[in-house]
Amino acid sequence: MAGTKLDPIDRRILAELQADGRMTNVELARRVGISAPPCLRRVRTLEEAGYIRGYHADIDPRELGFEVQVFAMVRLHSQAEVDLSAFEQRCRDWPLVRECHMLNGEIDFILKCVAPDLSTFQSFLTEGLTSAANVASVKTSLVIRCAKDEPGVPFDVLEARLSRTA
Amino acid sequence: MAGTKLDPIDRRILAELQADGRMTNVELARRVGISAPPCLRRVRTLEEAGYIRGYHADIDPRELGFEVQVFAMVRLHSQAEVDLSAFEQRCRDWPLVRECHMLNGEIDFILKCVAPDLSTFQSFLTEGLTSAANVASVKTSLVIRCAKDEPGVPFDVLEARLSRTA
DNA sequence: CGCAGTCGCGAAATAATATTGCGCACAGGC
DNA sequence: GCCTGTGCGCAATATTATTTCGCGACTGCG
Repeated sequence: MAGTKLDPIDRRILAELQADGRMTNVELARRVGISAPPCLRRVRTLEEAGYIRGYHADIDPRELGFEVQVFAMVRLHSQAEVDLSAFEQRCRDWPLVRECHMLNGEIDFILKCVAPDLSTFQSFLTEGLTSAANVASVKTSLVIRCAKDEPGVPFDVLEARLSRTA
Repeated sequence: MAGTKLDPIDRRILAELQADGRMTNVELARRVGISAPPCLRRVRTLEEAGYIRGYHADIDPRELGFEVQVFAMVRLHSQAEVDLSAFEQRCRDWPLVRECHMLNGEIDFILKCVAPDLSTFQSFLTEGLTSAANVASVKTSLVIRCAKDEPGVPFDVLEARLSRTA
């Protein structure tokens, strides 16, 4: 099973850093029950192994004047790999698009977008997204409110699975 | 306009910490062009003012054995506030649900879910989500791949807007 | 068994960073 | 022009990060 290469301390470290990425190494070491040097070594190893992709401050878009958040469901004409990649690259170039996930089923892509106001988003939608090559249809839904926004992985589920196997 | 209470240095700090939340204060101060003590004071102020909600390690779910990521589009029978809130609370209690956004339009909620494998997700879908009170329909789409996953806010867009106004 | 190799820990020392206290400079109001 | 509030930088101190080193536990093999 995946995640088995990690021992319980490693998983604990990941869980703690997911919850608070700016925790000092001393505090982290205290929480996971080892001393600081091996704790730091483990963190570095986890970073280099790709378990930790990075650290980010969680900034509220609305506080910064990005009042509008939108999910856009996109359908393309062609699903040839070359065309999929081209669309993905265009999404990477649009700053208002924060996430771009390719899906199975009817919808080819779902995009999470932000914008300062509705008219900015409308401009992007009409002049950018909808008019982009290969785009067949775009359905958008405004986010009214966000009830939950947890990062990453539910470590409690992971631990439960592992203890069941062990 | 929102975000106006922040001066260019504050916005720069937010941008840097969004990109790398574990940057040392010394390095951050160097990048934004002030000395360390006032830089730290600004960070603390931004945290307390709610511009920074927290810091999180960005952990790859797949590396930890969460192979399945799903977007679930949920429609409810009743959109009365009490029923919306009840559904949101249920989402908060489901660890596999990482995000829950209320939308306008046909779909009432979109959920971002993770699971170790498809059967775990199916169980959650049938026994949890679909059979929950007030849920009218659930459409799910598996994430094939993720082309972009940027956190938070596009600061370049923000700066462009502010310079246009100024 | 017993022995060598490997691995990870922790203590101690050192380097770097965070944090506090204080004095100075600038801007706006009177 | 003076006074006050705001925010800076410098210097000192506390805390943390990082390296180095040696020890003990486990494992695989003779």
